[in-house]
Amino acid sequence: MKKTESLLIVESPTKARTLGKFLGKEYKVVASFGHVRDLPKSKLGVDVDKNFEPTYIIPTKAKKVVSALKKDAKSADEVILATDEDREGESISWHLAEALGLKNPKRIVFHEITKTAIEHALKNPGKIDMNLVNAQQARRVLDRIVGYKLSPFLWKKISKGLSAGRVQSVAVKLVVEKEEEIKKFIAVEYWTVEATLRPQMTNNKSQITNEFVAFLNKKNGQPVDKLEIKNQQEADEILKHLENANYQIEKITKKETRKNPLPPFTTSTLQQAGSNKFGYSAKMTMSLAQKLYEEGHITYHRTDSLNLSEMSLNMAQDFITKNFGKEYSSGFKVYKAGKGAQEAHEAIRPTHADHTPESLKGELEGPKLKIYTLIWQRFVASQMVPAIFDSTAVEITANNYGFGANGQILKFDGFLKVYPMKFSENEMPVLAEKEMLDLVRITPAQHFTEPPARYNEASLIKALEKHGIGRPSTYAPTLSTIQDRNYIIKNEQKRFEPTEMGIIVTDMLVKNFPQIVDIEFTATMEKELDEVAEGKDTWEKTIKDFYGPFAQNLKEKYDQIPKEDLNIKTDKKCPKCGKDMVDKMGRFGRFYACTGFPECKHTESIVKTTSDGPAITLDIVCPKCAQGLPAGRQGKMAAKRSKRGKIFYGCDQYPACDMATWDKPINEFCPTCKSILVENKKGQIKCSNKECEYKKSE
DNA sequence: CAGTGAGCGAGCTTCCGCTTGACTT
Repeated sequence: MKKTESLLIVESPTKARTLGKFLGKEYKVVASFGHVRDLPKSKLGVDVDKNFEPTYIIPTKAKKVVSALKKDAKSADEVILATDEDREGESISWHLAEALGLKNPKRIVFHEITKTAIEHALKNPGKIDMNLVNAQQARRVLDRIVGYKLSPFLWKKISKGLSAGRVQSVAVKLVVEKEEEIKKFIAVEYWTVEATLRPQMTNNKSQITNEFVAFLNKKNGQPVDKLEIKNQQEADEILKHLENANYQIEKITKKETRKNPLPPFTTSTLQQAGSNKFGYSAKMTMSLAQKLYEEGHITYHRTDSLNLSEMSLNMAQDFITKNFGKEYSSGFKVYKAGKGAQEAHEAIRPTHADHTPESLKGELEGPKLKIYTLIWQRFVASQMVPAIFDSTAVEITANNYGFGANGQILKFDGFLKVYPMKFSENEMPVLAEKEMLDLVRITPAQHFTEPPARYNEASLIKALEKHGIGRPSTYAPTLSTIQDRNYIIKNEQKRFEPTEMGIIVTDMLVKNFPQIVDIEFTATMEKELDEVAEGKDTWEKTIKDFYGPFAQNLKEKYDQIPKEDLNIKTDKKCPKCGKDMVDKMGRFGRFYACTGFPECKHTESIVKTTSDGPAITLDIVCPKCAQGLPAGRQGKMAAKRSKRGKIFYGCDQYPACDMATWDKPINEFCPTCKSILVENKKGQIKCSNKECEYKKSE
């Protein structure tokens, strides 16, 4: 038999290395490093008058890869394209075929990297599916048109350098809308009544441990609404009827309740867990996962799939049975991703179940081990049985009122053995129906309804994914983009607030291009792309149907909408030349500028005392000013944001005074060197003077 | 650690999704 060499191309170099190990010498496996061709960056690259014909170029970054691939292809007898089995993967194969001038490339797909899966795929090669490629072209062209037509509109009508797009504009809109909800929110007062009870006639000394708490939940046989008791008077009125009432157990319901483990991670849920558990940004979590992937500890980390290979299911079952016992294994538990998932990969899981986090302690350091632990625990737990609780619900009557008490005891830990999860255990005393109870005390409690919480990285990604907006590879970059554009900022609690610019741009888009920023726009687009992928519609027609009305509307808005005036008049006078000062919008927020510009370049920073301003003044006199200036001219310390968005503390008289520190100053001074004390991120209070070692013990 | 803006009217800004290093902060 003739010895032939085949060139197999995949996207990721790590995957190429792994595959290389499975395949014989007659195969050379290489990576394309993602897409090798794209629309040009500097212009639209879509001829709207010529049936939306796209112009594809090889970006400078991809030139080296492409020429290397060309060389490899030339010396191989056949080229096999083995990119991911989804829209983008198919498109990458097509672009490879075009860029490398491949006449008759083989196209194969496989879902798991095992010898049998690969061998099976190699025996059953297919062709590039042009319907799928066309669906990708439609997606690409639509995104390009939206982004490259709307962004210039914003430059003209608001300010240069702005951007808009199908994904980022909706992400910003979510943050803006949340802020509106919070602004509109009015807290409502309500009260609850809780009774501490215990069984009568218990003579043993541990009577106190028989106490339990029940909450008022019924009145005249009707359930009590959460907001029904509006104030203290109403609560007191109820209390009057209850202080001397007879408390009797009406009903006891005992049952087993189960808590199921969560499915293994996808990109989105891993990013959410990284953010919620460790406060890592999506970017940080992804770079740690990238390293874990490259080092062979985990499967591919950009995925929307919950699939688990048979090999991994066996591996999990073996591990669980061996380490915890057969009763902990759930057998092969399969999870299904929500609709819209493209499922070209497996879920994110450890490559070896028996590589426990404990066993990798020497190899993986801090943050990487933390992320690995999350992935390992979640995967192993997903193949374990539910935790079982014995729960007891007790209904109590007292005059016309009803109370409820619940107890739950862990009966079998199940998956909780590896997956730490908060749950409360609350033991109820031994009780019987119709039993009379003693009232130990009855207390009313005041509450207020809470405003909706601002998004953090986790909840924003969750919201985007829920609506199918964005992909595993773009969640983290999208969050970076909309912060870089200064549309939203992270506050000190790491939650997103819209900036003035974010609000202005969102307003402009919502009023004039509602379709584009509609939360359902992507879902509608996906449906149409599916039609293209199934060959029921052409990609050109799909784009045309969108483009016609869009272009018409855009043209009208260019004429109708005036340029936004971002300047605000003030009655301040320039201290240098006496001319009027104006409040302007700059790249980093608002500032005061002299109208005499460019002759007079005087500016002043705007110091606001609320959190929505660029700076928050603390009631602390600047220690540097205090040393050299008379009391009237001393600045105060203010919280500010650096160019990179990090919060620091500086004198509000900057640039006249350049006092600045990363740690938050407090109004106390060092007993040894008299410098101001600061509180660092860990909550420790220490001296701001680097040469001074003073630390306040806490 | 801390800056921004105007207009000569040049040349540029901008999208989403697939992949990693090679750059400098």
